[in-house]
Amino acid sequence: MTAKDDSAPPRTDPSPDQHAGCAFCQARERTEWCGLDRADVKTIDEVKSARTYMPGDVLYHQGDSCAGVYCVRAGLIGLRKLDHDGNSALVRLAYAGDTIGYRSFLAGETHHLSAEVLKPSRVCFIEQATARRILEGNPALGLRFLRHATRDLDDAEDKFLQSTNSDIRMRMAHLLFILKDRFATENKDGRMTLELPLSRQDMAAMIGVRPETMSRAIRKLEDDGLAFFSGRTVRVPDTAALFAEIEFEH
Amino acid sequence: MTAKDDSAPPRTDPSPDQHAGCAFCQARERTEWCGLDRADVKTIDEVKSARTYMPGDVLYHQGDSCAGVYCVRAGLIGLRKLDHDGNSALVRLAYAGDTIGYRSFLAGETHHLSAEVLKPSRVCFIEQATARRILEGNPALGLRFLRHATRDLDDAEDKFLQSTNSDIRMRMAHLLFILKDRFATENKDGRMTLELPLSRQDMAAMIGVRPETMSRAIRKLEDDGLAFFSGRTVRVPDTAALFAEIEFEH
DNA sequence: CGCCAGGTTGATTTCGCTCAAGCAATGTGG
DNA sequence: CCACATTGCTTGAGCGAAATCAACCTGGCG
Repeated sequence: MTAKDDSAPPRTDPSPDQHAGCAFCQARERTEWCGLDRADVKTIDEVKSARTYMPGDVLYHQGDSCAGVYCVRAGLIGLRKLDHDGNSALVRLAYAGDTIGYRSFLAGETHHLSAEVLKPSRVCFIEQATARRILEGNPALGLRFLRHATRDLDDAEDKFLQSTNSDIRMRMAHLLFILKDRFATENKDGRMTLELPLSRQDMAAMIGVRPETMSRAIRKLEDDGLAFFSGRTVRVPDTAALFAEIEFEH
Repeated sequence: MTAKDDSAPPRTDPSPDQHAGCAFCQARERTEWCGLDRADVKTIDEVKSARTYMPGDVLYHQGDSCAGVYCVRAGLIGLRKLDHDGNSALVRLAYAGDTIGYRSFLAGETHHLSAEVLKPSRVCFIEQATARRILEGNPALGLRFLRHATRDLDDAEDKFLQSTNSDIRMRMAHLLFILKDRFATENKDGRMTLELPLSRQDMAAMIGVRPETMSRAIRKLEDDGLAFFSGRTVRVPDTAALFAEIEFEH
């Protein structure tokens, strides 16, 4: 599935940045690439290809050989892993500023995950040789990636521990707690509204349960008046009450 | 792959101090530090402190501020995380050649895990300022750490998926499959003997179950003639049969 | 229109957790 | 050296939460 390629003229575009250059990238400050010198930025600008993707598009599939890394300029990408039943489970989300595919790139292996666009996104592709050259010339760049990776690792380990000693309601509350930072569309007094870009199945996968179980968990939260789900929007009348479900962790 | 890294008999101290220098380190080829130039190795040799630890010793506790990184020269270290009930769960193992504590070091945070010695070990400590200086001067060094971290991350994600769609017997078999590379003491025809440095509780934590459940799982494996546990040694009469329990994954 | 994927709901089962007791090995103080 | 506590492991009984199986509903789409 191809999306349009807008190199020159602006279009109706999720992220209205007319300029393809990294210098104009809104997200650059948030990326690992932020400390590069002018020459390196120029190099990247010359070789990278920027594209706009729509939900459902796939940047790469699990098992594909890795041709380079992707830098998310705007939008949202979901990283999935096929479980042995054939269906895929959402493992992690990548936001504007995140660079993805760098793991397989580093290891020189095929992709371990698939990358699927969840919200209209603008993504730059930096091909392998360039990425490697720049990476090797910039110690700080690698260190920023390293820091990012270690944070993800901590999260993953927490998630595992949590899955063994928290019940679903608690994990659900925790998930909403994580998501609220990115997807809260309103937030006044104690109330809050979330606009999640996730299907039920994806939410279920994120906390490691079956869709049916997710459905029931949602039902219970609604019965208790903690959160109301309608399609992909969630209304939380009392934020504090919902997050009181989460025991002391960290 | 040979399983034993220390050829010395177990009751004497793993290594007396004569050769503290990294130049003599058996594990150096396996560490991330392997590509350093002579000057950097010398720097490390001068500032590092090497020590021998015995099982039960703790390198650092979760919550301690991070003073530097530890490089495991020989032996085995267990990384634990306290869960909110107060007891600690084994999260990961660190072998000869591994450098630990680098995550908190990079993030400039307190340690997220505790590091406890499981087998007599020889560990070098490299204090923060030096580590940082060398790391910043060696792009390749950071990249090797990065590669290591991403591999750990993959493992962690697999572990999570596995915990949601494999039953305990399968996870158990998988654990033994992982451990056999390091702890198989004998391995002829189809038979195999493991000498695990882990308590039942630790094994239970590694696959995310309660000790009682682990006990029962072991019982079942024995009833089925797949593996026989006696103390910390495991006898496997038919390796292929045991690992047939593991469904096709990754 | 019929088809299909995603979602909800209900009935049933099963796996692993909790609680509780017993046991062996080790340690401690009298 | 023995009585006693402690810790790690095993086993049993019962329970409960989540998976499974199955039906049904909904909206989107060819």
